[in-house]
Amino acid sequence: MKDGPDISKIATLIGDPARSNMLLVLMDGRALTASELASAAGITKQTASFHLARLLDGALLAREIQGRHHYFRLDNADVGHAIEALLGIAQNRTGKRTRTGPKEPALRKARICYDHLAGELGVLVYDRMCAQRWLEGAGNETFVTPKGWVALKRIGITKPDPTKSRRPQCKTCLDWSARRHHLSGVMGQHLLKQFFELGWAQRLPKTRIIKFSNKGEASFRNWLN
Amino acid sequence: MKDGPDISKIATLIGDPARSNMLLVLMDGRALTASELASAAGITKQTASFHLARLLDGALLAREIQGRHHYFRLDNADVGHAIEALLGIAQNRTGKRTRTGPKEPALRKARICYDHLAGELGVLVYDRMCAQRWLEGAGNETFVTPKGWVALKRIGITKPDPTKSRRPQCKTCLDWSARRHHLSGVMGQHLLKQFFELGWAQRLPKTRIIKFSNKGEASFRNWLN
DNA sequence: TTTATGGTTCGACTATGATCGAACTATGAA
DNA sequence: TTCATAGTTCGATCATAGTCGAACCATAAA
Repeated sequence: MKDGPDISKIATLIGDPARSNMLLVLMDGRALTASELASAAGITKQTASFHLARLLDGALLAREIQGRHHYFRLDNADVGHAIEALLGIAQNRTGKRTRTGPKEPALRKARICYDHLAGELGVLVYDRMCAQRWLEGAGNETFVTPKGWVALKRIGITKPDPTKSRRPQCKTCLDWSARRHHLSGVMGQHLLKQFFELGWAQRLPKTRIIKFSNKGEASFRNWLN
Repeated sequence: MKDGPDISKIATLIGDPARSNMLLVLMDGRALTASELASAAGITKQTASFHLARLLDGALLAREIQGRHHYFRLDNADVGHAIEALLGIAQNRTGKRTRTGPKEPALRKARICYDHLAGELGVLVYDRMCAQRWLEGAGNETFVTPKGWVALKRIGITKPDPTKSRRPQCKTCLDWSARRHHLSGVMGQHLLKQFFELGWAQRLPKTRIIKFSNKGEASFRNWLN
């Protein structure tokens, strides 16, 4: 009677079509920007912002601000669990079964995350670079070591003039599908661009999938040892 | 985009405070009447009827009409599962833990279901009466056998004048907590009344719990062999 | 039959909340 | 600095949906 568990408030949050569409898109674990979510839900930026604020307030989503991009993801596993339970009722009602898209594994392996590499291979880059002391520090205070610059030069990335920009070159970004961090920021952007220019990988149109060729992935893994 | 899984419709159904209150009350598995649900949710009969129709349409509730009483219960386990998942988010948000009431086991053992005995002991009555051929038939076509009337007479229930009423004396009622049928209808009502008059059991005030005394339960089980 | 009660339907009122145009803020690039 | 873009805030509009009074239907008891 009084307040109790606010089940109705949470259900109301999920109940709006625009919001449920956003949540469903996020069900695969990705973190998407507000604009991406807006187009996924078929609404304007303003409306999306309105809804995202409510979802944040209700602790259904978490926001990670990286530059001018605001990434939204499901706040915790409980949220995903509840949505799956609701999906269970819905599919029981229609008799249909959910079929997971065939592109899902490819997305988890390598995908573009705004401008850098995410997924298993993205996490691999970060792990290997840290393990070999090419990177030091953590979070937004991550720097490339001299040893790292040597390695980067091998694939054509040169150390920029330190007088031009004092901004940190590296940032880390939590990778939902792997639950670990990968490299983003300017360095992440440069790395991905270089993978493309080296012909190691290309982006599949209309999706976020990054497809490494067999030869490209071999060179990629070789570079990281 | 088009229709997809109607997760938002289902969430909207749960999202209304009146409806979520009803659903929460039904979470223990009982089947309650529209009026009981109305008072539980703090709304009028008309409003409750409006909401219950929507919950029926959405297949969240099932209705079983017995006489002028309409009993509502959760339609299937998936519904309960989804509500529990939503409760999980809600309690995580406030940091509180749900504590299952201590009255829960007592409710499952024996409770009043409108006017007759439900719960484990209610199911036991029906099972034993069927097993000993005191009852024949099923559903709303259940009748007391001659052998049954002998047994009933032992606890003071006599066969009514068959000319007075041609209505079936017995009905069965699905017991949610046990997932099996128990005896309702006029016979169920008479039986429970007799249990009270014999001093075997009494009703705990303010709850639906029926408390059998140790001696009463022994006599009860003895009567049923 | 009459009377009482449980439940639904109808109609009108009301409030909440979703939506978008427009203006504003913040970050990044040149 | 200026320009472009991502995101939020404000304000006004509009529709949906919850609410209850009143009337109606169905069942049961007397």
